[in-house]
Amino acid sequence: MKRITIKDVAQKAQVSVATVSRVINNNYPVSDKTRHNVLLAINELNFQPNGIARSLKRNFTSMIGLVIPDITNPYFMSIGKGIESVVSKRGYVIILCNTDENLDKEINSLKILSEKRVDAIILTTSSEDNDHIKELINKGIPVVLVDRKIKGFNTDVVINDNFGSSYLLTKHIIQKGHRDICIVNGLLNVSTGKERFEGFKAAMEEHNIPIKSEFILNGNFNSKIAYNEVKKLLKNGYRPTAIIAANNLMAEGVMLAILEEKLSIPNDISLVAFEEIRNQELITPKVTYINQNGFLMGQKAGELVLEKINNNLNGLKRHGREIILVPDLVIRDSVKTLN
Amino acid sequence: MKRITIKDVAQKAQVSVATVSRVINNNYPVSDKTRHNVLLAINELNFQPNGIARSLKRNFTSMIGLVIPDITNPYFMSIGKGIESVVSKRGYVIILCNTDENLDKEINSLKILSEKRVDAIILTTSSEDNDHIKELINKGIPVVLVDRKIKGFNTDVVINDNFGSSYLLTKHIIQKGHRDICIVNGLLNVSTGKERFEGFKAAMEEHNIPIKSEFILNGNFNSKIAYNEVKKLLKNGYRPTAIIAANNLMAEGVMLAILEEKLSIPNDISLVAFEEIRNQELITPKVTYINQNGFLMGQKAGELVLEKINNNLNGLKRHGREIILVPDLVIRDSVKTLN
DNA sequence: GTGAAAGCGCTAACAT
DNA sequence: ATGTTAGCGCTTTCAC
Repeated sequence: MKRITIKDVAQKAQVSVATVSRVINNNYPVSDKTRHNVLLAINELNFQPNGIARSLKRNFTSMIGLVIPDITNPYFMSIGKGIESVVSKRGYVIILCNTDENLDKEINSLKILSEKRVDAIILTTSSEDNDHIKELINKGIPVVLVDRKIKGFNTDVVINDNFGSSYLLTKHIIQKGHRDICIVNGLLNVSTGKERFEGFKAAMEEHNIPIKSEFILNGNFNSKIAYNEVKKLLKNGYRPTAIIAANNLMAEGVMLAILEEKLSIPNDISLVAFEEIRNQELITPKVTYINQNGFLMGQKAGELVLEKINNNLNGLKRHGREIILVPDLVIRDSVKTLN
Repeated sequence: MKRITIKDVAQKAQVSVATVSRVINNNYPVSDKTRHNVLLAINELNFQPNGIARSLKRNFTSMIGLVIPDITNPYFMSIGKGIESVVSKRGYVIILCNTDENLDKEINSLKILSEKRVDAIILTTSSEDNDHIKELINKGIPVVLVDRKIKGFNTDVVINDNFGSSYLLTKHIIQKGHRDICIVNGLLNVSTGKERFEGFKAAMEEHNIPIKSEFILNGNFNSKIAYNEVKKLLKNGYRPTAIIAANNLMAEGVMLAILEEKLSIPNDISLVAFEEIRNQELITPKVTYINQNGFLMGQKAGELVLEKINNNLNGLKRHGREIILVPDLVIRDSVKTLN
């Protein structure tokens, strides 16, 4: 089952391998006649150039590594789709790695991608640690962070304005008259989780509303955990007038907990969230949320990474760029106006 | 930004490149002393073997191509996760390609993967056509079809028993007294869509229930299309007592259409589906469905593909294997008992 | 136990 | 316009 090589084609077409290479790549003059013959041979033999050999010689692979916490999460995969939509047009292909929010897996994936000599890596990191990322950059691999950034660290990054939108979201419910507001936080060691919490605190502070410590819950971006936390809160008799969930999965868990306690949204408790909950259309009430456009974020990351690869080839070094997308607030039916 | 090579290591450790290779691969005797020196040099230089060069020499890449219709669909990505969970343990990495149910994109992806010399390809095809797949196999690339198979064509395949579970599902509602049953089909040119329709017809026939042509709808596995079709049906005054949706996305569309018409599920119309609708827990009523285990399917496909790669390396040719998973019927609250 | 060298399939500089 | 050849970074056979 030996695969056809450029040599076989050369032989069949009675030319040198160099000539075959020239017609494949169409980058040097070849007479029409020989070109024709070579093309004929290629077709007859059903020859396909060996990408591996090409990569070795050319020193690039046309592969981009994508490392994300959960390939089963539609939000992350919409980012992936956005990336693919732009890079595939330039012939790039994506190697996908799943980390399950696990730093060790992340480090391992990065190592493998580096060995595979991908031309660049797009990463949604699960840690605030940056040593493993610095190492990549030292090796000369372009890295773009997406969705989550790392503090005090200069790489290209595409993120949402998490602080701002959290501030906006919190302010929205404050203006509706809420003061007893509970927040279900995500992972506080990743930027999205942290900044959403910060935005919340800023808005509360601005309105001089004290934050009750029992109203600060930790949901780890996980539906089940959020469910349990809120369930416990309600069982203990606490009654916030509103709950903020720092992502869609947790919002789903929170919603379930509230409904199971026979409380009504928004009559008893209002609910707002980051990202749209799944199947929103079929769920009552529709939840007010911060609308994040994963596909767009992916596209931006794709463009950025292509640019970086290009700079890299030309030996250019650009300062890390930060693209901040501003998601909008979608007001639906899950917030009650108090007073 | 030149990367460290085996040569640099050899120089630093004062040995030949062959020796360095030997300690990297740990496959030939090396004295402890030299091994130590080499390891030291590797560490100091932060050397990472060039996977591309390795692949060229060894004639395998440790890459597996995965081609699916929609990387944003959690069902497909749970298959992907299942695959990853088994192949990553053996050092394989996945190149992911999205086809949008488009044959041209599928063909193009396959071509690129073949050029990249992936060790195998796992494919959920969007067509009944098989020429492009045969070509791959002729090139000697192991191919495993997943979720969807192709008729009259002998490759390894991992699928659900779509006919059987559709038959089961249909029978279930027939036994509940339904006779005016409407089916919203998926793509009829892919096996899942076709076989689900066949299973439906078989059950109906067995019970001597005539199928009304106006109750055969085409939803193309697409939520929006299913919504429109059912909406039209209801607007025209038709009233099936039950609707079968051939996948979860279409079930969601159907549900929305029914509810918008101010009809009740299951009081006015019963609804059953393939695959669980998203966020089932928060939706009333909970829909009776056929439970497909994507992760398991992925694992099976992963095991199969590893086996095939192995056979391929050893020049073995095995007959195509067909692994059929039997999904179960999950009974919830969306079917009314008639009479 | 170790080194020299051929060669994987291709590209590109150099020669003609 | 075309051919010859070195070499990308590695593995592995052969020799010592």
